[in-house]
Order: sequence, then structure tokens, then C-alpha cells
Amino acid sequence: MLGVSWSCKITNLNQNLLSLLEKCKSMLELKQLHAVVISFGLSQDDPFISKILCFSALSHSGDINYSYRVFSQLSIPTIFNWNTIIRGYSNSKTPVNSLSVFLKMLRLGVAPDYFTYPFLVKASARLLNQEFGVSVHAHIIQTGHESDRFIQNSLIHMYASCGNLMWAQKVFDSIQGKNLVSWNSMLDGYAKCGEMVTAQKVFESMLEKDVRSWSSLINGYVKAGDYSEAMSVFEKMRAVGPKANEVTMVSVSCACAHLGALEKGKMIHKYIVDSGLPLTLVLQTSLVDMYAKCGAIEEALLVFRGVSKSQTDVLIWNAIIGGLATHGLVEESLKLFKEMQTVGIQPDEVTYLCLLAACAHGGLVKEAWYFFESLNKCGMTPTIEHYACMVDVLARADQLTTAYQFISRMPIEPTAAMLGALLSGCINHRNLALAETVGKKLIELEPNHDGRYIGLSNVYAVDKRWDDARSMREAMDRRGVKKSPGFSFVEISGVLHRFIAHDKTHPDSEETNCMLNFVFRQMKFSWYKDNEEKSLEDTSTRDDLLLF
DNA sequence: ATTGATGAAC
Repeated sequence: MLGVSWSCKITNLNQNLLSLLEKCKSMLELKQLHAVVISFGLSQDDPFISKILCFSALSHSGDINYSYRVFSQLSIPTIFNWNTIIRGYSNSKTPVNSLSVFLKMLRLGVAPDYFTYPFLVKASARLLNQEFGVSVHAHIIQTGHESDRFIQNSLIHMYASCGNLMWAQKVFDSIQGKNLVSWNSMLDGYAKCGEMVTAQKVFESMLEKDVRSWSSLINGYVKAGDYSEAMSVFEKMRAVGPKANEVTMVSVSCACAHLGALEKGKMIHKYIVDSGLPLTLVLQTSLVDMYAKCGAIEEALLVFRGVSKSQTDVLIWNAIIGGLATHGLVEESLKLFKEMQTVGIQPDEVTYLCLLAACAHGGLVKEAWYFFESLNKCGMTPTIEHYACMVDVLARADQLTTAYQFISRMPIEPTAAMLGALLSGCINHRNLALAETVGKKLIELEPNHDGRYIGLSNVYAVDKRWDDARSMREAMDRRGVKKSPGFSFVEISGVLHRFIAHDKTHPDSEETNCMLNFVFRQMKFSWYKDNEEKSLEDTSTRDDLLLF
């Protein structure tokens, strides 16, 4: 009697424990339940251990390292346990550990199964390591799993991620009975590699399309820099396609950001709210960035302030700090940086880049040096962009010699953009001797870049060396450098208008130029008022050359 | 139990 009752109680306890493990929400809770499992002597008991491994390896609030520690205590892990760990690492920050665990498995003579390989292939894809991918592929063939569709689909993605579209296509062609995932993986592969003509063809030949197909195509156009095409695919999707989701909207708002299309951006925002899509942090970040890039910094702040501080991460702080910096709202930008530290978000390399950009706009040399040094103190290595920003700060603040020395003492080679910043500093602050040296260096560095000749020509023009200035035009012709026409976009009532220099095809071209001339004359007038000592004749000739 | 996607700076 007693035995039956006890075994009944234990069964109940086990059931309760299992259901508690299934409902587990946090690592703290999981550790408490794990303690119970251990105290009941069940630490080798598969159902419990499997649940513990799954939560800590796969859940969003899990901890893969904890999972691995539990795993390594097992005397005989099941294949399911092995797969859980490999899968967990494949989604982690260190996918390379998936491959270490795989090697361990092979050394112990444990046979992987058809669940193991998709995780391993994913790990190789995330590492962008084709060598790993190919060895995993070899194992797949050796163990006779090459016609598993899950495995084949993951191989397409891996090869495409590594830039090997030919092999991705080969795997795709070999699939008997391709499914939507096969098609989407192939489409996404072409789109990610910027092969938009092929991507478009694949998309059109698909009989069945889902939200991922559309999103891949849109995102491909965004990554390829064809933002208007991305927008028109989205319009078409709204008309005939499936309902857009968060990923679609992130791509679309990124396209608006690059187009500076505020009206469209606002429509996108409205669409997100109206269609009841959850405003996730990723989406909010892209909205903040979109509004900032479209010049609507107030709207950007509104979206940003709508996120509760405890939900924020470094990316959204960077978006708003950088947005304020480009709007010249330097004080606000630095204030938000302080606020970010109060909230406890650690700044990263990009944060410092935004801060340096703010300093450049505000002429804050001391602060820039402080940030540049804190970057080093926090154990981060300044990138070429950080150095470029510092040069910009110094050049704008008329510390040209310091800027020049800074460049020569850098541990890396200077970029053209960096010398360009120095050059414009030299021109603005009339250090023409240094300007000429830098201008010549720039042409040496980029002899096929039209702007570099114009840069040096501008130096001569400011110096009134008109013949030298004109000779730059000849130097360009001699070397066959073509001046590519400049163009800009203007959005009026949601319609994008493109203006190319000297292009008169726009219906309102005449009226626009009339207005521009008016504005230009006004500007000149106020410039003359501020610079009365400069002679009128000289400047008109100079304008001519500066604008060629 | 499995495969396919998205955000920040330059």
C-alpha cells in the first residue's frame, strides 16, 4: 500500500516538475528548478535534463554557457542533447562552438543525425566560413544525408552567405521537390549578393510567394542602393502581396531614410500603427533613424521617447545621438549620451563615432580629444572612421598643423576621405600652402576620382591662381577622368523628383532655376555685405571656377 | 526538435 502511494506521489512530483520546467521564464527560475532536480537525485534523468538544456540553450532569456556546463556533466548525453547544444551555439554570438561540439561528438564516436546538420550549416553560414561549410557538406554526403530537404535548404543559405552563388544554385538545382524555403533561400541569396536582375527573375518565376519572398526582394534593392525600386516593390506588395511584417517595414523605412522621403516615411509609420504590427525595438530604431535622416528630428525624438528606457539597447541610442549630431544639435546629443550612461547602456565604437561627429559640428575640440581617449580607455580600438572624425574636428577648428601631425602619427594609412576633410579645413582657414600639398596627395591617392581634381582646383581658385586652377580641368581630360553629373532628390507631396546638374527635362525646370538664381543672388548679396573688403570682380570669377 | 529575414556610424 505504502509503495503504491509513494510511487504515485513521485509520479505526480515528476509531472509537476516537468510542467514547471516547460513554463520556465527566466534563468533564475530555471536554476531554482535545476536545484530541485539535483536534490532529488535526478541530474542524469533525461526528461528533466533535456528541458533544462533546451531552455538555457535556445530560449531568448537563456544562457548557452550554462547549458554547456550542464551538458558536460552528463555521463551519456542523448543525440537530442548533442543537437540542442549545437543548435544553441549556432544561434549564439559564438557559432564556432557548434563546430567544436561537433568535433567532440565525432571523436567520441557519436553519430550525428539529420537534425544535427542544419544547425552546423547555419553556424558556418553565420561565421561566413565556407571552409567549415564545405567540410560539413562533405560529412553530409558521407553519412548519406544529402537529399534531406532541410539540410539542402540550409546549404543554399550557407553558400549564398559566403558569396558562392554558383554552389548555392547547384544545391538548389539538385533538390527534388523544392519547397518555398528552397526558393526563398535562393532568392535571398541573389538579393544579398546584389544580383538583383537574377533575384527579380527568381522572384517572378515563383508560383508561391510569402512575406519572406517579398521582404527578401525589397531588402535586396535596399542593400543594392536602389531605394526607389525597393519602394515600388513595397507598393506592389501592398496591392497584390501578403501582409507586410516587421522585417518588411524595417527595410522599407530604411529605403525612406536614404531617399529622405519624409512624407512616405510618415505613411510607413502610419501603416505600421494601423496594421497593428508590434512596434519592436528594431522597428523603433529604424523609425528613429528614418525620421532623423529625413530631417524630422522632432519626430525621431518622439519615437525614441516612446521607448521605455529599460527596453533600450545601444543601437537605438546610437541612432538618436547620431541623428542629433547631424542636425547640429550638439548639446542635446551629448546630453543624451550622459542619459544613456545613467540608464546603464555601454557605449560602443559607433557611439563614439556619433559623439565625435557631434564635436565636429559644434567645434568642441577638447571634448573630442576626451572621447577619443575614452574610446581607448574602454578597451576599444579606434577605427579609420574615428581617426577621420578627429581630423575633421581639428580641421574645422583651424588646428591644421595638429591635424596633419595626427594623420602622420596614426598607426594606419590615411584614407582619401580623411585627407578630404583636412583639405576643406585648409581651404576654409586659408592655409593654402598645406592645402596644395594635401590636394596633390589626394590626386595621387585617387587619380580617377573627379572630385579630387576639383579639390585642388578650388585651392588654386582661392589663391587666385586662375591658370593653375584651369590646368586641373586639362589634367582631368588628359587622364580621361569624367566629371559625373551631380544630382539630388526632392520630395514634394510624397512624389520624388530627381534633379541632375544641367538637366532641363523636368517640367518645372525653368521655374526652379529662376528661384535658385534668386536665392543665389540673395546669398551673394549677404556674403558681400559680410566681406566688404573682398573685391567683386575676383569673387565672381572664383565662383565660376569653384562650381565647374 | 530542424531549414529561409530586419535596426545604428562612415
